[in-house]
Amino acid sequence: MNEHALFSPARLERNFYTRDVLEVAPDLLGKILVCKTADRWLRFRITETEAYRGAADLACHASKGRTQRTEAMFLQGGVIYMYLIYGTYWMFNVVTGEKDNPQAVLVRGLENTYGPGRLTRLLHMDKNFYGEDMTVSPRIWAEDDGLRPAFRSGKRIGVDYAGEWRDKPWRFFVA
DNA sequence: TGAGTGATCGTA
DNA sequence: ACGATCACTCAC
Repeated sequence: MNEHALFSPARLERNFYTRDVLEVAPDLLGKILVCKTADRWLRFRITETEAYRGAADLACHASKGRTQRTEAMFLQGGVIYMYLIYGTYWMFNVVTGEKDNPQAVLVRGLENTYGPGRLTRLLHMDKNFYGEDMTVSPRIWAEDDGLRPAFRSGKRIGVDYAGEWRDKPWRFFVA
């Protein structure tokens, strides 16, 4: 058994994720998220993302320091950072950049499901996926089939508290 | 437009 | 121990 028998040849590899979050977030648009749930495999195109960029970005959880919750953000690109918000909704983030440079992409929308809390419910994703590495995981990864959708950008949602970082156009969505 | 929800983290 | 906070969603 060789490596290619285990992994899809189209799976995005490490060098896709270790770039700056402002490159990775728009590049994830149109990629196919493949996820195994209890009873079946799901495949959905990513249609909306948001970039959270390092300790300086006051909207980024890492700006409050390195804690147990944010630890995954400090790992190398490709790892999953999950967190619970409002006691109800799990947020799915893909870590980007090099180790110890805390950045992540919040996946906000899929082709058939809009909303970061709704899509994790659809995919049955919760803390169970915290720290999972999308470059090697047997149950979740992203694929590139060559599609490069046109997209637009705008302000991030729900970060009005973030001072000068509030208005950064770091939300990306398929036109 | 506002209530619900509970893990997390700073303060004590 | 306690209270404030929160990258949201749904019902009203």
